[in-house]
Amino acid sequence: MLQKTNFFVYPNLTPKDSLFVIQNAVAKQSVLLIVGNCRVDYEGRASSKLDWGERLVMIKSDRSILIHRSTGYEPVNWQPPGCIIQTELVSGIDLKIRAIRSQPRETLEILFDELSLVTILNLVDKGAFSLYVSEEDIKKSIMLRPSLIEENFRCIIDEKMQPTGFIDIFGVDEEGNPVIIEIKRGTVRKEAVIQLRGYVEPLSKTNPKIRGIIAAPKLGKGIKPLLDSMNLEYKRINVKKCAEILKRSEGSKISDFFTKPKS
Amino acid sequence: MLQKTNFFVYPNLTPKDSLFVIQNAVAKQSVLLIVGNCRVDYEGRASSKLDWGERLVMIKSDRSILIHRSTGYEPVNWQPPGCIIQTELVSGIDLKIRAIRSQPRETLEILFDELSLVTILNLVDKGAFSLYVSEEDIKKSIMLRPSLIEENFRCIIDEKMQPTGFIDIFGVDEEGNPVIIEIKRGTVRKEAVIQLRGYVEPLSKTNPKIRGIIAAPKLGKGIKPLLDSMNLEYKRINVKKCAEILKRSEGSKISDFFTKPKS
DNA sequence: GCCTAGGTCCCGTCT
DNA sequence: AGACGGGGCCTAGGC
Repeated sequence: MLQKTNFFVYPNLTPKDSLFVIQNAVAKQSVLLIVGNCRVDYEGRASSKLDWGERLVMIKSDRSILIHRSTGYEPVNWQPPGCIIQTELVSGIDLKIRAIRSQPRETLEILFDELSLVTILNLVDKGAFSLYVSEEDIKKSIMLRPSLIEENFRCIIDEKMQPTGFIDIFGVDEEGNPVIIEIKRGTVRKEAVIQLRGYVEPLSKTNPKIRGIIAAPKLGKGIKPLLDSMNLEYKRINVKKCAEILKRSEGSKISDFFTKPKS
Repeated sequence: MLQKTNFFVYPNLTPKDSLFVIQNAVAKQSVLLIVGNCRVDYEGRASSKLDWGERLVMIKSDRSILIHRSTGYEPVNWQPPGCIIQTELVSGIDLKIRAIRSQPRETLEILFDELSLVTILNLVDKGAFSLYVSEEDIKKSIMLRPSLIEENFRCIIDEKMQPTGFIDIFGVDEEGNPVIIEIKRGTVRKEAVIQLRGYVEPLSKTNPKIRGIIAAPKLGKGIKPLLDSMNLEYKRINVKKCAEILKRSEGSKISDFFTKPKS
C-alpha cells in the first residue's frame, strides 16, 4: 500500500511570483497550503476583521478555503466548497486572495504582504470512510427489534405524523395505545423533552392515552423529574447492542460514505 | 509589518526519523503538518474507520488535531484542543499517532506507512479578530432603543424569567401587557416559533394578555401562518440599523475576541 | 431553490 | 463538571 504523494514546496516566494503558482494549483484542483503574514476581511451573513498575523491558508480541491491560526479546532475564517477563488497583485507587492460564495452572497478577502511557504499537494485518496451509530442507526435498530423499547411494542409509521414536525418513530404498545418515540444519540437535554412534548400534547387532546417515550443512551441530570411532570417516559438504549443488531441484519458496515475524490 | 515565519520542511522522512521531529514540534507547541499515506480509527461518542489514502494531518499549538482529505470544509477526523498526543513506531516501519481526549473519553489513531512531507511552522500571530452583529448585538440594540420593537415598548428584565428556559427580552407594551421577545439573528424557522410558544404558553394560563414576539431580520417561508395560529407576532429587525445604534453608543467594535496564541 | 434536522458538531458561559 | 444555547455553524436529504 506504499504511496508517494506528489508535492511541490515553494519557500519564500514573492507575492508576484506566487500568482502563477497559486492560480495553476487551483486550476489543477490540487490542495494548496499558503503560509504567510496576512490580514483577513469577511463580509456576508455577518462581518469580521482579522488584523495582521501569520496564518496557514488551505485551499482544497473542491475550492473550500480555510484560514487557520496557531490554535483552535475551527478555522478563524473560511469559505465552504464551491466558492470562486480569485488572486490579484495589490500595489505590486501584496497578494490578495478573494473567495466568493454566491448563495448566500459572501466574500472573503485575504491580503498577504509576505509569503513564507507555499505548498502544493496532489493527494490520492480513495479510502472509504464509515461511521457507526448515528441517530438513524438507532432508529433502524428499533425498527428491526421493537422490543428495544418494550415487549410487544410495534412500529407503525416512522415519520411525518404531524404538520408541525417530524416524529422519529410512531408505534403501538401491547394495549394498543399510540406511542410517539423521540430518539437522541447522545445525552437527553431539556430541549428534547420540550420537543417531544410538542408532538405528544396536541395529539393527547384527541387521545389521552397516547404515550411519549424518549429513547437515548443517556439521560441528563434533572431530566427525569421533567419527564415525569410532563407524563413522558424514558427508555435507555444500548448503542453497542444497536451496532450488533444492525451488523447481524445487514452486514458489517452500517453506514458508508464514499467520498469521491475528484478524478 | 513584514514578518518571516519560522518554518522547517522535511520531505520524505522515514517514519522512524519522523518520531523525533514530531515529538519535538509538539513539545515546542509548533504547528505541525504531516502529509502521507495513512489510515484512521476513531472511537468515542461514535466510531469511525477511514481506509488507506493520502491526507494532511494538522497538529496545532493547543494540541487540537485535524485530518483533512482533499475535499470538504470539515476534517474527516479530528480531536478538539487539549488532547494528549502520542507517537509510536509500529513494526519498525509505520508511524502511529494517537490523540486521546479524556472528557468525553475518545481516542483517535492514525497509522502512516509513508510520509511525504512533514512541515513545522512557528506562527507569530497577535492579530485581533472581531465579529460584527451577533444575536447578542441585536439584543443590545433593542435594549438601547426599545422602539425597534414598537412605540412605547419598554424592556423590563432581559433574561431568566422562566424555570423552563431563557427569554431573550421581557418587556411591557404601551397598554401594560407583558411581552416576551425571542431574537434570531438569521431567518426565523419553525424551531424558533415552537421555542417561543414554549415560553409564552405556560404564562398565558395566568395572564391571557401576554404577547410573544419574534424579532429577526427575516421570516422563513410558511412561518407567518404558523405564528398566526399560535397567536404570536413578528417584528422585522434591520441589522444595519442595529450596527449603527451600537456604533453610536459604544464605539466601533461590537464584540472582540482576542485569541491568545500561546507565548 | 428553500427548509429541516443531525452532528464525534464546537464553543462560550453559567450554575 | 454538566447543562444550555449560539453559530458566518456545515452538511445531507426532502420537496
